[in-house]
Order: sequence, then structure tokens, then C-alpha cells
Amino acid sequence: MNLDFTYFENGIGSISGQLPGMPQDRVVLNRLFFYVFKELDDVYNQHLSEFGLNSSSFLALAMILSSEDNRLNPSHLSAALIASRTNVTRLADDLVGSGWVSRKPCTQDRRRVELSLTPSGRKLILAVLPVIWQRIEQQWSDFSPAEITEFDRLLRKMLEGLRHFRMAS
Amino acid sequence: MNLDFTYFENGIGSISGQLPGMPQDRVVLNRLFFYVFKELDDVYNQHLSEFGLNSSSFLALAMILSSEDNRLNPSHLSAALIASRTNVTRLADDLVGSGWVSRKPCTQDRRRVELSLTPSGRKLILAVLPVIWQRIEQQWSDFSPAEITEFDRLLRKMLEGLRHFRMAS
DNA sequence: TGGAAATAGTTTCAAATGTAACTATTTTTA
DNA sequence: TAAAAATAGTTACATTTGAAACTATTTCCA
Repeated sequence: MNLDFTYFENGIGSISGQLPGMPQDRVVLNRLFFYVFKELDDVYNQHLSEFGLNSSSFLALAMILSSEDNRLNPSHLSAALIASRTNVTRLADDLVGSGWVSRKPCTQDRRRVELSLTPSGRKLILAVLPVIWQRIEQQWSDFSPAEITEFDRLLRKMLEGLRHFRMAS
Repeated sequence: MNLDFTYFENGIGSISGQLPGMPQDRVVLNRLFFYVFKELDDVYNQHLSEFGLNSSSFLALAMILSSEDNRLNPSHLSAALIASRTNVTRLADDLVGSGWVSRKPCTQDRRRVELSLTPSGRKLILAVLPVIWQRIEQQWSDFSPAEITEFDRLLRKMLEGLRHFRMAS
């Protein structure tokens, strides 16, 4: 897939010449965000496919690993993954089918289900995490600590702006 | 949809305690990026739905408007939208079906097709753009010009890092 | 200059994801 | 405490999107 941002930038410049009032730098910023996201998503899905995983299944395994007592509800996972509960049901089906996760009814609250890592799921995620971390370090290797901090701050500020904006309208 | 980033941050913290070697700040940054993207995408699709549009159809109309002589090929559009040609075929079908775009064979190169705005498509996009621009200004209203510039720089640097990284692996 | 390769667009099929409706259970509240 | 509301998970259905295969045309190059 061709990710040539210049197509967009040229278009934006042309419209700006035709119609007054465009906040050009911010329009470019929003669109640039899409481009970077697509690239980020692509790159990590590509890496994870080596292990038979994708972004969702990888993060699901990691979230179960991180959870207290190695147990996690589908609803919790849905929030962490920003995915619908429908999708998490399916994801859990797949992970159970692959033998990485077990699904048990919860005794405390019989509406709930508990997802746990099987030994093979645990082994897999413990093997994959260091590889992915190393690649994340590579990806960010040109950034100084100050740049990392500033990027984090700007992203959180952007998130705040979007949430506030959504509320308002 | 619950966009509580703390679910993820807590999980990350827990794993970091169990397994050494996590570049925690960068892992958080990558994930934060997903969250912000989802929110951005949601918010603008919501705004555009008021006009019977979504991100893709809006950008398609804008790109045709911006193009020389009001003509654009599906392939060009595919690159600008970061969407497959398959998807652009369908998008063009929809836009033609809505009466906003016309599709004509290109006389120079008979493999090609030319998409143009109809009068009603032109009217629509000229009406929508100022509204969207105003909302983009609102969205970014808490950011100083320096922050905008820095954010732009960091995003482009991140894109470079990802592309270089993809090549390398 | 004629065959191979590339390009443009479409169609078919498959994968990923979400909404709404539904069942079962728990919590709230009047 | 009994009815109403909320919550958890699943299923049925719909939407969005892309990869691969295909046709038609143009470009490349031996």
C-alpha cells in the first residue's frame, strides 16, 4: 500500500488556495495522524503474524498475563482492547481454539466468565513479549527521552481535546 | 465504547514488574496512539454522518475538489485515502449512486476512469468543508502554535522510523 | 516491433468488526 | 422484598475492508 502523504498535502494546498479559512496546519495534523496509525498498525501486525498472532490476540494474551491471578473477564478485555464485546467473544473463541486460553464460569458471579492462560499460552506470550519490546526499542531508537516525554504529553492532550469536543457536540 | 486508557497502563505496569526489559514509556506511547486514533476516527465519523458522509467519502470529495480540472483517477484516490483499489471502486459506486460524482472513461488512457464532482457534489463539499474546519479549530484550540509545529515534527519522525523499520525487517 | 511486464479497474471471496436482540444473572430501588 | 434496571455474555445479522484473480490496455525492452 502506497503511503505517500504528499498526495494529501498537495490536495490540501490546492483547496486552501480555492477556499479561505482552512486551518491548514491542524488539518494536516489530523490527516497525518491517520497515516502514522495505518503504518503502525501494519508494521506490528506484520511482526505478530510470525507468531500466529495479530494486534488483538497479542494484546489479549498480554492483558491476561498482566491480570491478577491470571484471570480476566471478557468485558474487561473489551475495554482494554477498545473492541466490542461481540468481538471479544469471538477472539476468546479463537484463543481457546488455539489452546492458549481456557474459559471457565465464574463462581462469584454466574453471569461472568473467566479467561486464563493455559501453560502453552503463557509460554507463547512470554516468548513473544521480549521480541516485540526489542522491535519497539528499534522503532523509537531515533527519539530522545525528552522527545518521548513530549510526544506522550501531546498525545494525552490531544485525547483530552477530542473527549471534551465529543461531549460538547 | 469505554476508552479508559488506565486499563492498559495498569496492565503494562504489572507486566513490567513480572518480566524485565520492557521499554515501558515507548510501549505506552504505541498503545496510546491507538487510543487517540480510535477517538479521532469516531469523532469525525460522527460529525460527518450529519451530512450523510463518512471519513472516506468526505475525503474523496475533497480530493476531487482539490484536483486539477476537477478530475481524479480511482488509483490516485486509493493512494490519498490509504484504501485498497477494491474499496475505492465501491466508494466511487456509492458516490455516483448518491449523485455527487460522475464516472467517465479517460480518452487518453483507456484503462483509466475519471471521477468528477457533479454540481450537487460540489455544492455539498463546499458546504461541509467550512463546518469541519471550524470543528478542527475547536478540537485543537488548546494547542499553541509551537505545540502544533512540534506535534507535526514528531509525527513525521515517527512515520520515518516506522518506514525505515519496516524496510529493515 | 512483438512479446513480456506493468498498470487500471472490477469482481469474487474471505476476514474483521460492530449493532441490536436475546438469555441469564445480579443489583438497585420504591 | 418484589419489580425494574443494569450487567455479562452470546448469537444473528449487517457493514467495512482487503487479497487474489481476472480483463483490458499501455509501456517496456530485447
